[in-house]
Amino acid sequence: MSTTPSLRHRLAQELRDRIRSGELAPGDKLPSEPELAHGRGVARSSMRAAITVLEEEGLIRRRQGSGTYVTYRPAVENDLSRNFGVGAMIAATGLGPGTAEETCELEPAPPAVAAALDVPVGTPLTALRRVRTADGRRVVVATDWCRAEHLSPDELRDMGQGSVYTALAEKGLAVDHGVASLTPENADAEIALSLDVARGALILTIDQVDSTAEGVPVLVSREHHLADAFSFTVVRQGPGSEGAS
Amino acid sequence: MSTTPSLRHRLAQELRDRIRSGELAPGDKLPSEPELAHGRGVARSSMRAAITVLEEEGLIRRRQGSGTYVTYRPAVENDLSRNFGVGAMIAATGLGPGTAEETCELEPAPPAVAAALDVPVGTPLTALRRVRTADGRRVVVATDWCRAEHLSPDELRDMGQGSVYTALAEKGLAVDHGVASLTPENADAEIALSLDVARGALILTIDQVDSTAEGVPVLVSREHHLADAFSFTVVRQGPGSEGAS
DNA sequence: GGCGGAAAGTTGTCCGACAACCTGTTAGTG
DNA sequence: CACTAACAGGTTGTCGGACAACTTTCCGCC
Repeated sequence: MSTTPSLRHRLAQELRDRIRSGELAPGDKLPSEPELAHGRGVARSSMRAAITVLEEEGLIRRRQGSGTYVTYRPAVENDLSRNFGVGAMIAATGLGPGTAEETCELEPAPPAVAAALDVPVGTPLTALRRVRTADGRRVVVATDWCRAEHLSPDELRDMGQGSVYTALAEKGLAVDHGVASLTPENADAEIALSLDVARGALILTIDQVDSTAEGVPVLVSREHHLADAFSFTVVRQGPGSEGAS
Repeated sequence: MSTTPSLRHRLAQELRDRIRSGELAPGDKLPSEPELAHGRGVARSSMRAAITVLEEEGLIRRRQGSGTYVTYRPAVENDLSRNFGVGAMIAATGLGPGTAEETCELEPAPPAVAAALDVPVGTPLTALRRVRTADGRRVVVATDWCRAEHLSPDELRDMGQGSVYTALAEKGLAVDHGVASLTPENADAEIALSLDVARGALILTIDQVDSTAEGVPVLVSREHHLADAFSFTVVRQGPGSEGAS
C-alpha cells in the first residue's frame, strides 16, 4: 500500500498544496510550464501532465498563449462528493467527532442490503451500529454492513477507533468509490430515541454502497443525519463542455 | 462560443462516447496508446493527454506495464454533481419535464440572495418563479434570481422555453460551476399549495449559487423538490489518494 | 495621443527515444 | 510431472527537443 504514486501525481499534489495553502491565490497566474519543470528538475512533459490533472479537477485553467491561472472555485467546507465517512464529515464542520454507542455483531442481511452486496437475503453479515456525536451532541445514527468473510465482528471490534475503510483496506479490499442516495425523512421513534430528539425531527438519510476499484461492493451503510446539525453541500460542474443528451 | 476545444479534449470526448456507448465495457482493456494514436492520426502524447483526462474523471484506470482498463464505475441515473438545472434532473429520471406555472418579474432582493449576488438588500432583481412538472405531476417549485442588468425580466420572458443558463451564456455570462446546499424540510402551506400535496410532505430544498469561470456569482436559485418524486444520488470519490486531515 | 506591427512569452502538439513495469512463455531443475 | 527462474515482448512512464498557434507587451510611426 506504500507504492509511490506516479511522478505526475506527486507533482500534482505539490501544486495542489501550494494552491490550498494560499501561496497561489484564485486569479493568480502560475509560473510557466518550463519554469515549473526546471524548478523541480523534471521534464516539461511531466509537469504538463501534472497540470492536466489539476485542470481536470477544476483547480486551474489554461489559456493558450497567455498562461495558467488558479480558478475562483470556492473551497467548500463540507463537500458530499469528497468527504468520506461520518467522522470526516463532522470534522469538516470544525467539530470534534465522537461515538456514543457502538454495537458490532452478526445480523441477517435485510433485503436491500443483501441485494447491494450480492448475497442471499438473511445471510449473516457483520453489522456495525454506531451513534456518532459532534462536540458531544448526538447527530448521526449509522449502520454499516459488510460480508462476514471480508471482516468479522471480532476483527472489527479489535480495530477500535480505526475507520472501517482502513480495516477493509488492510484486508486488500480498499474502497475506491461509493454511490450515495439522499432521502429526507422525519425521525421515527427509534431514531428519535437514539439521537435524543423529538419524533418528527428532520433527518437526511444517506444510503451508500462502497465498492472496490474492481467494482465489487464491499460495504453498505445507512446513515441518519440530524438535518439542523449539518449543511450538506455539493459542487456541481457547469453545463459547459457536456453536449446535450 | 463555438471555439473548438483543444485536441486532447476532443479525443477525450471520443473515448468517452465509446465507453458510454458500451463499445468499451467495464473491465475491458483499451488498445495501447500508440495504437489509439496511430488510429486517429495524432501523436502519442496528445492521445496520452486525452487518456489522462478520462483517468482523472475516473472512467479508466492505467496500469504501467499492463494496459489501460475501463473502470467498473456505475452510471448513476441522477447525479447531483453532474446534472444541472431542474429540467435535466427530471429528464434524467426518464420522465418528461414541463412547467405548470411561471412568473417573471422584478423583485427586491431577500437578504440571503442579496449577499450571494453581492448587491444591497432590496435591490430589484429579476426573479423567475416556476412550478416544474414530471409527466404532468408537480414535483418542484423553484425560484431563480439574477441581477437585472444581467438579464431583465423581459429578456427572460422572450427566451421562452430556453434554459436560464443558455440565456446567461448568450450575454457572455456562461455559468461554470455552482455550489448547492441541501436541506430537508416539511412543506409549509405555500409549498403544499404549489405542489398540490399535504402540508408537512417531505421536501428536499436545494439552495444553489452559480458562478462564472471568473468566480462572479450570476444566478441564485432555491428549489423545493418533492422528496418521493426523486432519488438524489452522488458519486463519492474514495479516500484513496487523499491524505488525512 | 492613437495606431499598427514586430517581438517576446506561453500553451498546444508533434516526434523519437529510453526506462520501469507487467505478463505470458520457455527452458531448466528437482 | 510440478515448480522455479530467466527471458522476450508489450505497455505505460518519463525525458528532451522542436515547432505551431496564440496572447500580451512594447516600441516606433503616423
